[in-house]
Amino acid sequence: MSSKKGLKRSALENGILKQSRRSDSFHSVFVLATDTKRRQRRRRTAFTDEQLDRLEEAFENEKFPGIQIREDLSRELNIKEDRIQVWFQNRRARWRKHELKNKPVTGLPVSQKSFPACDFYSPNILQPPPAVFPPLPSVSFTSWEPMYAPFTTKQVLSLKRDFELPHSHTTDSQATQANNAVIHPLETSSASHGPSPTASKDILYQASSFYDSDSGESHHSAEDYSAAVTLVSCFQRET
Amino acid sequence: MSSKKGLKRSALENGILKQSRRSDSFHSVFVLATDTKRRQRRRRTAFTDEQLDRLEEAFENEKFPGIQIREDLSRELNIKEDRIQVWFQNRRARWRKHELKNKPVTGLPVSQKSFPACDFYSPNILQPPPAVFPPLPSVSFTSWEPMYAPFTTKQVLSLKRDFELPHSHTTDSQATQANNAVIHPLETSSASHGPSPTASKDILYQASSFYDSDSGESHHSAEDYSAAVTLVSCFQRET
DNA sequence: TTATAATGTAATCGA
DNA sequence: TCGATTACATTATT
Repeated sequence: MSSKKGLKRSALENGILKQSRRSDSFHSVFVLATDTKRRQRRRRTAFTDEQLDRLEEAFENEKFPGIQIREDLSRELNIKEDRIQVWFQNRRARWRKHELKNKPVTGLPVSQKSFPACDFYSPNILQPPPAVFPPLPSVSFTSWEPMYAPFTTKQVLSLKRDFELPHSHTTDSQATQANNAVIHPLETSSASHGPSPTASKDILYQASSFYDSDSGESHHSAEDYSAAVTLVSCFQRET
Repeated sequence: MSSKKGLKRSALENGILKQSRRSDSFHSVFVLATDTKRRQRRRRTAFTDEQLDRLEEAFENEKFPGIQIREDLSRELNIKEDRIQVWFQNRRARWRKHELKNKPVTGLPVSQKSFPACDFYSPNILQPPPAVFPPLPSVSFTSWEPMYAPFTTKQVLSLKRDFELPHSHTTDSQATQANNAVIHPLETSSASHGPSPTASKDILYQASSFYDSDSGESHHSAEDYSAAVTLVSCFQRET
């Protein structure tokens, strides 16, 4: 049983800040840019049980909440919106680092999977790579950017190059199959509030780091493949 | 009974915690490879005397070693790099907690102290503020950035403004004296590997929060002063 | 008990 | 936004 002092204090101060309008003695502690007080690093926020529960719940529903959701949470939990945003950033980092890589879906080869129209968030989209990689569908890269540009052209071209050069040993039928299976137009579901641009970057990260968790082996082509497939499957084809 | 969960989460093993929410999705996340067994804490590393000596030596030279230095140490001492990093984190914590607090030289006004050329790390550089604050030397801010920019121009200007506005009651002689005493050009010692940008940030943080530790009193101007002096003393003057 | 290695996570910066 | 890194609070080991 070691010291709870620090915790208690944080919790207390935090509670004061959030529930009552903060008392004078702690006022400047939490407000970064008051007139005279300059604190280079903000005091660590201690979320309450209830707040964390609610945040986790929100995180399950939406990994990348837009400003609307964040504002709602902010009001509901009486936490400043920027803290909400930071919380989600860190929560996603944790998600990527731990939880994602431990939820592998051993399943069908990519060519036989049906992809959701644009499931940015489901880990299920990550596939173990097939033995032979279907080539990437021929999507015009320039057509991606106008929608939203989660990657620079350079990044995308690099990805495409990495994929195309080493493993160009696929058959035409495979290619066709993959084309049909992988590519879906963006569906209407994302009409209301489509995933934010960076969401798909996150997916790429998922894909590319997915097979790193256990061994130091070289799955580079598998990585690239998964990344590319995932990426491509989330973008609308040029029409 | 407000914020126990944060503690509880830390206290309990990670594997158990997340089950409560959306079990089917997160369950496998933490159970992972060690199915029936909780994830254990890493075995406490016991550094040898030689290793500690070397680490301490490195710590004196560089409180915030970059990846390069850490890798070198890792090879040299045959310790994994992440352990090196953790060691430095804990070492810095100890440094802040103990050594920093006990060393400050209660004494001479800043204007009479001799500052090391660019001693980012010595706690001695932190001074109890004099009753009257010498003004900051007039350093051209633009000249700082090309060297390395631990702060944005905006930040620096903000700092300067914060300092200058409230306490502008110093004499010219003091100013001159302070100028001479505080400002030193960067010495050659940092030619090979200057402190990382974040290092100086940390110093500013130290300076600005140094007097917070014990009381909630308002040392705001002292903070700003120390921060400013420390900051300025670490940058080369425009020539 | 103390010192300190290890852990979790909010905060911060650069890109 | 991410990724890396930090400070900080805490836990747990020796």
